[in-house]
Amino acid sequence: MQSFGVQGIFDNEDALREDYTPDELPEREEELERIHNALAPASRGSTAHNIFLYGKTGQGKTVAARKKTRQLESWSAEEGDIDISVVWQSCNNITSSYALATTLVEKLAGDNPNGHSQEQVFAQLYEEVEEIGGSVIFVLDEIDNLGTSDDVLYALPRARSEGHLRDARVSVIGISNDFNYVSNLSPKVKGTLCEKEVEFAPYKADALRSILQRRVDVAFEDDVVQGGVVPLCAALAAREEGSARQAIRLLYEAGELALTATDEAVTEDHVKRAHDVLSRERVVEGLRNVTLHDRMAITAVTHLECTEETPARTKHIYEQYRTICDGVELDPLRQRSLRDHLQELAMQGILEATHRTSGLQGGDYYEFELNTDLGMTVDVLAENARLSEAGIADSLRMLYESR
DNA sequence: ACTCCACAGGAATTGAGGGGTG
DNA sequence: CACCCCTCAATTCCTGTGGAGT
Repeated sequence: MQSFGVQGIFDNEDALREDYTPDELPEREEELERIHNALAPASRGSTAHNIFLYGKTGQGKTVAARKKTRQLESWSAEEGDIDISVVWQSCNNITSSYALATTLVEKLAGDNPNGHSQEQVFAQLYEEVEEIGGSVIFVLDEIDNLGTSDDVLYALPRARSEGHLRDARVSVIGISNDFNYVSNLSPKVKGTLCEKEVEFAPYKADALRSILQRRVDVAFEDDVVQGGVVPLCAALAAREEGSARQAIRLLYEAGELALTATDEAVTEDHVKRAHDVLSRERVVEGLRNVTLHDRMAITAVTHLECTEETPARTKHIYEQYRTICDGVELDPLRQRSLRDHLQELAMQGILEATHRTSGLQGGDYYEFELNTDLGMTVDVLAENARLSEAGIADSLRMLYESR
């Protein structure tokens, strides 16, 4: 019988959770200072510079921005003379300027003006900003979700100079995971938003080690984490994305494995197993969060993979996709659309696309193959009711086993 | 040298679906 | 109710590419 409340590994595991904000960020001193300097004008009663923060996930961008804006806000609250407010908005699930504007209005005013023209929504946004007064700093996290719809990024920083605001001063901190995001912006937006840019380069293994070590000190009981664990977590994470988030998740998972096994220490072996668990989870998540047609496309590629016909050209995959759609009585998409889906899946890392030129027919073309573990993929696809009812899941498994 | 193939990917259009107004 | 604003996926149509076959 398992019981709750067993201890022995963790002291304070909150320090390993996603929402934990560390007090110190010594690996990002330089970046923090640049953010500090860019925000400084606000503390002198002027307008803070717009800042653009970019770098891959888990590089401390959000933490750095949060730390600096909080510091500024509390300074302003103590000082009393200078009025500074920070509006924090994650752009997760917000894919257009219009949607961002309505969300911001909803946040500030309480009701969502969706359905009104963009002009009216912007006007209402200006009103709300004027209402707050002083320096208003918008922090837009995951700003790359907006794509090329960047009207609001143009309008917001200019609101004052265009005469929409009298007293309030607006600045924008944009945070992006995507290096290429800026290059797709219109030049006028680029100029304003990227007044100051701060790049967060991927952490190196030694930086990850010291980050992890600090978490270990807080999160785990003394001496339960064996010597090789932190370096291994750091090395594994550095080899992939250099993401601190990933490294910490790895450490956490290793700790939980040790705990459930009622082992007394966290070992390198736990880390290796944690790594397997997490990469499996990534596949499962990746496959779950796709549309029906995406799943059929993946099924088609998986089928070809089982019969060792990959990497396969678009046409080949399309034929397979159509027979699968027939099997589950689903109207297949046109080839043009499926192509976009395949590209999208490759972007997500589920498929691997290879661009080639000069094939049998000349011109350029892509070849696709599965980028995930085949057996794992067959398993996850089999969970799909539609595919298993049509018997496709079974035949896939048979193909896989008889390779 | 020229056309052709089979693909990539851009542009415009459509239609469904989210919401609104007077 | 008719009509408007905005978004998104899918489709249709189109142009570009570059070796193979003639």
